[in-house]
Amino acid sequence: MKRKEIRFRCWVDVDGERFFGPGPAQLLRLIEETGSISRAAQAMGMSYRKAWDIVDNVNTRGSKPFVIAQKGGQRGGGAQLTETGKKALVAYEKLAGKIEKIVRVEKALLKLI
Amino acid sequence: MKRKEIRFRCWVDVDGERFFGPGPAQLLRLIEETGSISRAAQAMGMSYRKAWDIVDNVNTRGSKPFVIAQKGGQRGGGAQLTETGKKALVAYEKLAGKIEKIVRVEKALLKLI
DNA sequence: ATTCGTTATATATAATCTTATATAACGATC
DNA sequence: GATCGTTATATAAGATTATATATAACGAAT
Repeated sequence: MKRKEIRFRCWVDVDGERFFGPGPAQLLRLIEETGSISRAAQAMGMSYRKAWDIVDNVNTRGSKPFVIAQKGGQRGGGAQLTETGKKALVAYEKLAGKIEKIVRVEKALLKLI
Repeated sequence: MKRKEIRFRCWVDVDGERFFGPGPAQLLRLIEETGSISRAAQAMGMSYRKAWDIVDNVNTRGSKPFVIAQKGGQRGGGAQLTETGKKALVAYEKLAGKIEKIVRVEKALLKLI
């Protein structure tokens, strides 16, 4: 028997270009947990370069930054979420949860496959 | 003022790999309208190769084919949807419509961006 | 048998995205 | 001022995905 599964993804476009989605959400969650962009990137198997790009994106293309990063200091620096970043993360996860509920109960489509 | 928009995508995985999503759905819709894979591909600016791959996928990896294609004949051949294909297309569009409703009323996330 | 437009298939090229690698800047602590 | 680990940035390499191109097979109609 084949394993059939409905999946979804939701994200926010700003001026027609990707701004925030599942990748950035997971990254932000890990930044909150680890206190650093590089550790967050490592934790999700993502290159630091890409992680930094994501952070730069959410910091510069929205109305308020989502992450504040410090460089230097004994421990090299670190990063944490702003209040806006925390709220956006929660709002995103809430929306994804709502869609998840819809998808879970869908049976008609899977029956045909 | 920046244009902010929530977007989404839903699809079906079979054995962990993409089986049916928005691309195949649009292609099937156009095959139904045009009666041909190549015309459908052209109509959505997709290469015939990719379109054929999609058709081959939904025909071989599900339990029943979605498209029947004929080659040869005076008009070269053509393609049309099977009953299963038609039903799957409708079911997919219905699901997408439900998610669309959820996304439309979401305001909390956009306010933060 | 010739013509026709499509399906079916293989190969090569182009474009895009991701990681890999390297290096400079930073600033608190010692 | 030397050390430390991180941020910040540029460039190269690799992987992935798409299109482009070409060609054979097909079968009804003439």
